[in-house]
Amino acid sequence: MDDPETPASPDGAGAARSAGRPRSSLVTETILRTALALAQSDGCEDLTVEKVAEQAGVAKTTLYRRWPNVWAIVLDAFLADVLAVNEAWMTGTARESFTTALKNHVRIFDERRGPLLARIIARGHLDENLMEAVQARWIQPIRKAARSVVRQGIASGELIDGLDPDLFLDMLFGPLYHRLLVTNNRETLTSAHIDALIDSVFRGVERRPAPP
Amino acid sequence: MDDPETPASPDGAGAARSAGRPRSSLVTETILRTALALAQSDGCEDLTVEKVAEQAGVAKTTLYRRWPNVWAIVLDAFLADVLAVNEAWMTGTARESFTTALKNHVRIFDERRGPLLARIIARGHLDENLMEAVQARWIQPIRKAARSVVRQGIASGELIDGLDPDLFLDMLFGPLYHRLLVTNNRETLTSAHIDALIDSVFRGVERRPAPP
DNA sequence: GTCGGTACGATACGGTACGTAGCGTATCAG
DNA sequence: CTGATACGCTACGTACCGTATCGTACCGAC
Repeated sequence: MDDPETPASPDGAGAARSAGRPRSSLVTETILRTALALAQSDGCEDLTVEKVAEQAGVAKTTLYRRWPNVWAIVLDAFLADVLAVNEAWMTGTARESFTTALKNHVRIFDERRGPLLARIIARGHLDENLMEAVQARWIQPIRKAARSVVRQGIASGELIDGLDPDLFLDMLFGPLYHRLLVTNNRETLTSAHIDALIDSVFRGVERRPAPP
Repeated sequence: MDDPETPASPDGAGAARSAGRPRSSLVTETILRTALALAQSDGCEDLTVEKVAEQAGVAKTTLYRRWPNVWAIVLDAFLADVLAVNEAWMTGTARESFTTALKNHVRIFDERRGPLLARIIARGHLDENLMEAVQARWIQPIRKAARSVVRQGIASGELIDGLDPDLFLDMLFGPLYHRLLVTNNRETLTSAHIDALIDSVFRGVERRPAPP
């Protein structure tokens, strides 16, 4: 359980500086940069620890000291690259906030990052630990913030009472991930598409003025 | 392209009986049954051709004669098991049809088949050929039928004009696959959940009686 | 400066699954 | 019977896994 060798964080940063030679942050960054580049290039399905090590000019053992496998590396690299894209979307009404959030996701689902995120989630379904990390560091943080936006929208009267926040979020994000993961036509996602989606979804859950 | 060795169909059925010893349909069925059982049990992530061969009591080469890899086998086995579940759902109005279709999907996403479908789609994102097969034999056939239901609903006045069928289908199926693949909480899908989803979605796209 | 402790590079290892090939036997059509 | 194919069996080279070991490099403590 609490194995002292668990490579939870690639750098020793955060913990009290342990004795001995510290890990080189230069090496860490090189590995992350290389892993991201390889994961986004083609032939990425059979990405391997040894390829990353060779391409980064680093010993394979050095990778295993920091991460348990390649996809843990790729997840770190992906999140570092993408988290900034989805900042500060909770602005104004629920409708405005989710319009921003979904358009951020369209940018995240571009031809470089979209297929990579799809492969990361796909790998998650074959690797329990990776799935947990994806949930904890990508999916659930967004959902948690989004739920509070929904509750606020209900409280303010923008959204109807009795709306199930989780169902509502599925109706917003589901159609996006559906194209990324299921129908596999991510490239059809556009800003105009988001506007139409928001219109249709909100038409079903927005409070309507009481008939006179 | 037209490689005569392409193992498109496990049995020689359909083509004119080629000379030589015919493939044993008993062997084919045994392989499919074994593959489905192994793929639905745990430890299925590292399912392998050799395990299926051993468990089925069949030579590894026999599998490679019929399929290019394990997941092609699993897809065949899965579809044979599941296609019957989603028959005859196009009945009556669009609302009725999609209520049936989505509830069928809840049954398909049960604890046996749901995780397997998730893994098949996940593998598809790591294997182009598998993804094409999944699209051609599972996703797109349903979508094609569903689009015609939407168009009929628009024509009959049940659904508003200008509704984008693809967007609408994403709003219906997206939330389901979202729980299966993204939030990874397939077990929360229930019949009541579908009713609420249908209500919310249709509330946004159903034609409303013109105000007097 | 010395010394324990850790990181790093390099190399080697056993293990597993891949996909293919060769062989002998079994089963079909003509 | 002959030709053709399926099937089981065995063996092979390749790739990557994850681990271990060794010598060197860099750190803090004394």
